[in-house]
Amino acid sequence: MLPSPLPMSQNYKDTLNLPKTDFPMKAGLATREPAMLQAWQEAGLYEQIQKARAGAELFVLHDGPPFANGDVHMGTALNKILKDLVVKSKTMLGYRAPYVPGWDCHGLPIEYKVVKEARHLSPLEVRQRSEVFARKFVDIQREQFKRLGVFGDWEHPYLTMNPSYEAEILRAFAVFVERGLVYESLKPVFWSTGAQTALAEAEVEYQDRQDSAVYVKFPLVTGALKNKASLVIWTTTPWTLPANLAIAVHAKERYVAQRFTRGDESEVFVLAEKLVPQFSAATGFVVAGGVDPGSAISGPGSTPPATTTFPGSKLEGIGAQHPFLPRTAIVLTADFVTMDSGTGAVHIAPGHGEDDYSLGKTNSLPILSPVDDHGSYTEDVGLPELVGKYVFDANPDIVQILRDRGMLVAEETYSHSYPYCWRSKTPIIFRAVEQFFIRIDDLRARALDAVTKVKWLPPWGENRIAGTVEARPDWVISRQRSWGVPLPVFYSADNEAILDPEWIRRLADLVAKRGSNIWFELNDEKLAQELDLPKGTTHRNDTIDVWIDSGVSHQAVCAARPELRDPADMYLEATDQHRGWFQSSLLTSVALHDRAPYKTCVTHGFVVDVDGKKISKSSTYNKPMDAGHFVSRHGADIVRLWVSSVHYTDDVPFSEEMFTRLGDTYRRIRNTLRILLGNLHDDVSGKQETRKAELTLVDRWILDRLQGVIEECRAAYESYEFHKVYHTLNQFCAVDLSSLYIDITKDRMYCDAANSPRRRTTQAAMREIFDALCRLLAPILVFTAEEAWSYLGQEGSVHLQHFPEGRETARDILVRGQVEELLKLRGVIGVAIEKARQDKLIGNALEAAVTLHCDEKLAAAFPREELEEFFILSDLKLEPAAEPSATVTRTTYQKCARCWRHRPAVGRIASHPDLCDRCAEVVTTLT
RNA sequence: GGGCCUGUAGCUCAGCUGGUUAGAGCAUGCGCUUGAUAAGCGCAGGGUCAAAGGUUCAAAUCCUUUCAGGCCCA
Repeated sequence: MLPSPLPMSQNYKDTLNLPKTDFPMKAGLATREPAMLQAWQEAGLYEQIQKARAGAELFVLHDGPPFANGDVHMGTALNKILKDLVVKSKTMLGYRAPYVPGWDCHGLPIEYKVVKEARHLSPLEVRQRSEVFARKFVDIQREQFKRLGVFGDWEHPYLTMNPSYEAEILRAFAVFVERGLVYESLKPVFWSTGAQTALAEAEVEYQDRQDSAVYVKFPLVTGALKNKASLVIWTTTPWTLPANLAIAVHAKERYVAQRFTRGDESEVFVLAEKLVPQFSAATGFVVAGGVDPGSAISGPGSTPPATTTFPGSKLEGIGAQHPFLPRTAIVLTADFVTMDSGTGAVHIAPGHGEDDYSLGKTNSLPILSPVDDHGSYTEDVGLPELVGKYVFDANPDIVQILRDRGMLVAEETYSHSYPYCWRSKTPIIFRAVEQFFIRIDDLRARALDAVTKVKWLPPWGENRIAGTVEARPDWVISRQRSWGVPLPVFYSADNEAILDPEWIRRLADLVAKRGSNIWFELNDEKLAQELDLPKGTTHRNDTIDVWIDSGVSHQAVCAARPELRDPADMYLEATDQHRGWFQSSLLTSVALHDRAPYKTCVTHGFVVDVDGKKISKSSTYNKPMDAGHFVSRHGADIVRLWVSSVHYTDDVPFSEEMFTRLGDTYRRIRNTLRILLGNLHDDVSGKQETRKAELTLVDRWILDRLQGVIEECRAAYESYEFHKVYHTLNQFCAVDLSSLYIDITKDRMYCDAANSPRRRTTQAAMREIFDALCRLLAPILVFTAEEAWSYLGQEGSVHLQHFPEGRETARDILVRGQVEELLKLRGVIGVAIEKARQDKLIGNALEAAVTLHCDEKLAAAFPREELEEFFILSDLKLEPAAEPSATVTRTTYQKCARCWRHRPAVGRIASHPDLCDRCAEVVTTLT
């Protein structure tokens, strides 16, 4: 070989068609994305998209409003991005898919924060500050959602505190009233006697406290043990005994009727078997030995079984004499009775406890709560000497009364943590106050029926919501809070509650005009004037449960906005919303329209860490996880890629490692787009050369594969299985394109004459692939797809486009099968070459001479040149054989200085002795 | 404690109505390339399908129990 003045490779490098593109390898998402957002905003992209789909079939995904409180964390981001994937993919499938985001603005969490900052605010002041607070976080979250690449009508979101929205809540309420669904009843709530107000759980703090705990006798007055034994209860709140109406036992636990003695005393007590030792220790009463002969329990008329113990269920329905009031308590069974403390017989005062209340309710007991706002006994207490006494001061009196009447088994001092009002620092009581309810029994059957007409994704969602609807008690809709929509109940001059649909509608009209603050601003007289109500009509400051707020959004948003529709096509929320928004929306919609407000209901899981543990409980992620943190670190497209990659109906795993992996995947996809662009740099119009040239094997194969990919992705998008899109596209980029198609066609792309038909048809294929890839990726990699799209000189945004359609004519089952076979042989060759490499026989695979033993028919189906190209080899020989195998030696051909393949022609061409025939020809034409 | 759900390689996912040695991508290791180069290509290792019972000729796949985890109740 002759020495050359310049390095040869340098010479020929300039004659190659190397890939060329400005599309950067490095994404720089953190800086590029905001610029793109800016451009979209200026171009009014969301409006453009809506316009472009003006006549198309409508698809409404109705946004469940997040609470306007705090920053967007990964869970919120997951939800919002999933919604955006739905909206964007529906848009690209050809639907008009408007997205109106919303926020839930009322409610305790905001009110609580506001009140914590500044105490002693009037309700109106609380409301004003709460509104400021909510608006602030609406703005913060809005920016954070936009930053995630979520498209929507961000300038016109729905806020549950907007006067028009509040008016719709009231109008819906009027219908509930009209249909007889609303009623008033007593219900115990946390009550601060110091602040004379109901408290929410968040406003309760716990302090250690010592109380008198008492063991009290309730002589049995019916059943087999009538007048022979007493049921013994244990309580730490003796002051609630005047409100006692029942005793609860556990149906399945064993109880004993047992004679106990303490000194001279001897009595038969009934209590839980397991708690006898504890009882004896606390009271001094010890088992007298032997069971009282008449103690066995049974129903009337039957023979008592000769057992010493019996299940609690045997006690059910028996009457027990109240220790100091002329009243009989009934024995009931309840699951909440535990064997942790006491006697296994629980004193029940439906007016003074949550469990007591619900047990009383199911057994039709009255709700007795003889305590006023200040925590003093009212006349209903039944003990004249105690009327007006503060309940905590009355404890010793009650104990004394019990002792006087011989009903006190024992008294002890008991230390426990007890709820206190966070504001007045006074101990809290449970006290029944008037509340308003929605009668669920009137809705239940219809709601359950509506559930069956909805498509639930995943399917078990139906089971779950049906379960919660079946089990749920009546809906308490009144709240003794300030930050909410006023509960439109009026009171007559003689303090009678008035629920009048007409009045409520008048109020709604007024609220629509002037906001709901008027309820708090106007005094009774003025409000009555405004609404044209009878003189003397008054109103109070209760508000409506915020679940009603968001629960009527189908009415206040979907039905109200012209671009939307009620029922919506889809609701999509986390699984906790089966009990939350899915249910509240369902119930209000059934009340209003007798149908569900959604056609499809999709749920996703919660974000959990690597161990599948809740993030907040995890050791690795004990800090709150702002989405912003990951957006600024990795870019929104990576966060979106994360959302698309996981199976969201389960709990969604999240870890630092995943984001690193995702970054790798992202780079692979990005580089694939980049090399395609690089290979298309001289394919300016895509039309300048004939496309009639025969497509080669790999082209036909990759186009066939592309059709498959298109169909898989379309189907996956249609069924909301985004992780299938992710895996399909990832696989396509990494395997089919990068390691096969692009690698195989590298030689022709770089070394063929620029306008060789073979190269041009490859470019046509690549253009088609690139185009399809951008579109299919667009819903997920919103920014990257747009960026890539712009590099091909396409008109408009990729987000205005449709998904590619599968081309039937590009299908090629024959080639698909052939390539499958060839890929198996490729594997055989790969192993052989790897071995040759390890034996230092060759370095580069192009230095190999491969003899492939394989099926004759397959070999005969293709020209050898095409097989050499497919396997990316310089020198291939074929030998027939039943079992495929390959042997490798070093090729005897010389290396072409231009294409680096070792070819027989190298050295034989006089004008270009260092080139192969193909390269010589190309170089000749160039000069 | 109850209802609903989940548990396949280090990570994310495939494995249809039970049927040969459980798959993919990424990551890891070892090479090749330096004309996609803070890139690309090849090869290799890696799973007792959470655990234990059971049904069956045959189970990751069906049943039971246990364990771990999640949501909602209590």
